[in-house]
Amino acid sequence: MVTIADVARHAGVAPSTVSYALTGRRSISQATKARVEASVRALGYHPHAGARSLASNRANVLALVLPMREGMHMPVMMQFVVAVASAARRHEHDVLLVTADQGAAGLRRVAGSAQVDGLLVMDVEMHDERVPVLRELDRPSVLIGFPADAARLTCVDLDFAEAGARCVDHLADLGHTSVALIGAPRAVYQRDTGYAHRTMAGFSAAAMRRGVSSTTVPTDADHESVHRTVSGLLERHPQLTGLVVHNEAALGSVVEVLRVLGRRVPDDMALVAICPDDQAERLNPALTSVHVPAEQLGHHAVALLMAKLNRAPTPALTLLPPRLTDRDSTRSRA
Amino acid sequence: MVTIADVARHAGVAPSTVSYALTGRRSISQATKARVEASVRALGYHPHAGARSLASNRANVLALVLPMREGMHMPVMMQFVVAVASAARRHEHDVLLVTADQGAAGLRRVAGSAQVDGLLVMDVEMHDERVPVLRELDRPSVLIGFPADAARLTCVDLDFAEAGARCVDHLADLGHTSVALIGAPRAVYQRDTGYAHRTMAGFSAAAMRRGVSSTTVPTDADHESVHRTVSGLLERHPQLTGLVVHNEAALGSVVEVLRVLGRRVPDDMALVAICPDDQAERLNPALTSVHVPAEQLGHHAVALLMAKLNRAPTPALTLLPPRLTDRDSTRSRA
DNA sequence: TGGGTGAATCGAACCGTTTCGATTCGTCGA
DNA sequence: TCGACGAATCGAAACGGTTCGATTCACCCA
Repeated sequence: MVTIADVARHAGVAPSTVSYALTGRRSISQATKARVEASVRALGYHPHAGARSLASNRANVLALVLPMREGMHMPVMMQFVVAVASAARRHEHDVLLVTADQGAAGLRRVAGSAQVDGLLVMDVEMHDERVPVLRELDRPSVLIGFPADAARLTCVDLDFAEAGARCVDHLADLGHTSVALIGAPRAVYQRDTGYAHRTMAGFSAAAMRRGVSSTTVPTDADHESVHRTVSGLLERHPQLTGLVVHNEAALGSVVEVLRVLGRRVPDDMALVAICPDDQAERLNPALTSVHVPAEQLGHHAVALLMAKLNRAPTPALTLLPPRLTDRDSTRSRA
Repeated sequence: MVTIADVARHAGVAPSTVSYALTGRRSISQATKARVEASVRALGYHPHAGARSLASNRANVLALVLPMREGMHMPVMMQFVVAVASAARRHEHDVLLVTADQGAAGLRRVAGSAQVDGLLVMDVEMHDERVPVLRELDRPSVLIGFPADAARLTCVDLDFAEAGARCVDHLADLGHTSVALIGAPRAVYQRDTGYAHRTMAGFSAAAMRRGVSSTTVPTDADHESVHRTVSGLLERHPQLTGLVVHNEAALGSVVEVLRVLGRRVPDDMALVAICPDDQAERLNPALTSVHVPAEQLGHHAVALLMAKLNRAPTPALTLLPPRLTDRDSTRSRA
């Protein structure tokens, strides 16, 4: 292994000078710096990460705690993971995966062993056993999602309440007077996941405000469940003309079931989805949708964590504003 | 921070004894071991990962190089990633993410800085710039997929050629005499991705062997492309009665397009998919399919890498045998 | 009884970097 | 001309583990 001593010898300086030349923590003359950099390239030097973390008390690694519960939409997660990894690299950090099944002990382990400088936790539930642990850890963290008690924590998420409201507003503006929300699987609501509840709350409140009658119903993503959900919904609410779907995995089946049941989109039934833009565009017809900005969320979460690591002031709560794009699944009611 | 010296003092032994008690690299009396473990718990001791890696020359971390190219199916990737992370934990290792956009330099960086003990590389192409780098690295690696030249490398993948063949055999056994393969997006073939080519080759060879006429055609996953692909296929090959689909993202649209075009599945058109079982089961009708065992692949890849780390003999090439499950999208032709 | 043996434990060196005071040297102002 | 000053660099002490040779001690057998 090439060490900093080798580089120092090759460049004719002291090891500490090499360190300062590379980290920039003290001023080094241009000439020396250039010489050191040349030696680094000539020898193929890479600082030993362990030694560096031992001496500097910084690992340059962020932990990313994965969700593991059912009902999560994999493509959105994966987009988020990739966004986090590349954002971290832009800040000279790497990303260590922690699976959710390790629970709070996993957080203690990676933080306690100084393996990571900070933590990013996905899929936080309202009452999450990890939240108190994060609070007592000596390392900063950023949560994606909101627990019931967010005191002394930094959280970021899409403003799902506003997203639900925007869907209702869009439909109401088009003249609809009876709308329904098809949401996440029942299991997601039962385990008290914030985003699902918040969408529902925003949806219902907006309907109330606009004087539109509304219902909400959960659904599993398999075809049969979707069929049961949608046909049941249409039976109980024959006057229904607008549907909001907040369930990426069920989206395709919803469109298909409507067709099978003889409801044309958008003529007989308007449809608004809450899902990533590329998914909305891929379906037929292309769906009017509120974008779920997984990539932006990932970048933002990393930016917040880096700010905390640099002891910069950080907003406790960040809600990204939803963006609704009008496509072919909604149209003004003549 | 609690150090090994603190634990040693608390337990009334030397630091080295604590180390041996915890790592088990030398025999320690039951009594002492128990005392040390009690002190560890009492003080909440976690060994400093950097110090450990510096002293022992082992980081207990594996690199996982993510794919970033279009046409990859996110759910399968994510399943694989999670499987790798949890398998690694079972071997006392963590997983560090490396995004593919960092290219060969990323591999050099994480290996050269001793940040990881070994590397797992997903989505390897036939002619991949990373392959020669992996060969010259001083750390073991396992590839998911096969490059054109796999000499001195360890590779693991599903036996896609056999998977393609099994689909043909199943259809031929049911009496079909004209079949087609709807494959990955054209871009995937153009960048010379092994698995797509191998499925195609296995499919064509089996058709030849069984005396069945066959075609293969790529498709993008958006609804319009699928419509174009499928209707074009049916026009050019009116006698077609069996379809194999190796494109997870397009699967839903294929089923829907067939319905729109008035072909009932399985009565007018038999359908076999190559995709994860849960996806095949979720569609309507439930699809006969060859399972893509992302989870099993992840576990296997980690097992191979751990074997290499332990200097155990390791097979150069591992092809997991495909498993075809008969469901409702195929049926014997009366 | 004394030397040999093996299990259990100790002590110190070492891993490769960062960091903090100390040192050198050229420059400037009095 | 001398002292002060600041920029550039050096030297050595951490950082917290692991590992290897040495040591202790109880026990056994000749």
